[in-house]
Amino acid sequence: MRSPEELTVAFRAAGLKVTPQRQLLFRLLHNNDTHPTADTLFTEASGVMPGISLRTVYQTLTELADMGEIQMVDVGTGSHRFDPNVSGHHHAVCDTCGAVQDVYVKRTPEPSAPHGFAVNDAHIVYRGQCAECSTRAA
Amino acid sequence: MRSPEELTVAFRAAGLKVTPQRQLLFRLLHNNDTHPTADTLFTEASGVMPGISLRTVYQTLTELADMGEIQMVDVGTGSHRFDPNVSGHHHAVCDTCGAVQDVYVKRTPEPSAPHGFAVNDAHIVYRGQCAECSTRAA
DNA sequence: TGCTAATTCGCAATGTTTGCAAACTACGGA
DNA sequence: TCCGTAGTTTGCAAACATTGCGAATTAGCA
Repeated sequence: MRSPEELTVAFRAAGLKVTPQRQLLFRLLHNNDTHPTADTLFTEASGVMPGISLRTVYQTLTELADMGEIQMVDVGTGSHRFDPNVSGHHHAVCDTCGAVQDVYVKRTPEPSAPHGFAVNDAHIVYRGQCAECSTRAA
Repeated sequence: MRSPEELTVAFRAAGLKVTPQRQLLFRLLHNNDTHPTADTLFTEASGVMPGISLRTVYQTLTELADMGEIQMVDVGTGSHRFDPNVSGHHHAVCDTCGAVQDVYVKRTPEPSAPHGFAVNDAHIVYRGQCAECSTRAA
């Protein structure tokens, strides 16, 4: 996603207002590779801006996703993860600690079936143990 | 998953009882490649056995999954899909009609990052339009 | 500075899934 | 065949993530 400054311009250009709540979320998401949930962002935001509403967090995340600035990812952990990295990539989920990390693959395989299915997007979810949890368990 | 007859033996061997509700679900799942949700199975089961509880459907599905007879799949459509095909395969989800189909790929790509992540499982979800919806839209 | 459309916020509602307790039943043994 | 009991079923309430709605508030332009 673009920088908070660029998003400010983009929001205004789209007829959307730039509120303190939105600016805070822009900052919390910028260069964030932790794949936070809405609730995680809400908790972080609350630390800085007590009284911010979870509803506002969801609202802003939906807008950012609609604008293509962030990606809403479902890795099967119950709640959505939000990813400011919108380049084509995949994810690895640690079954022990729940952490989600970006994964790049050389080439996404073509599905050999079903015939006639027009693929728009392919997303791979790897499950296992992250480096830290592998080491700790050994 | 195994046949209803084999599951009957397996359940008894595991100290579990074979009830009419369970037998019905065994039959509804056998050779079922529609990737039903719990609610879909509940509706189908209710047509045959009025009064069956959604709770029982969930319970039995959980048991079958624990025994490795079915797979619980999350393709990001809100509710879990249940798949009696437990061989290594992937899924294609139609963004128009929501149908889920099995997909086989020649080789699942190795993740090039993150380093140290121990992969147990890789699941690819393809999104797009199924053959039927592609044709109808054209 | 004022207007007005956009936003925030709290709460209720949605949908999926699970916890719990009481009533019921499959099935191995007498 | 009948019984006892452990395992099941069921309905309901609760947990969890997310969305809808309406009243109060506010950003940003004229």
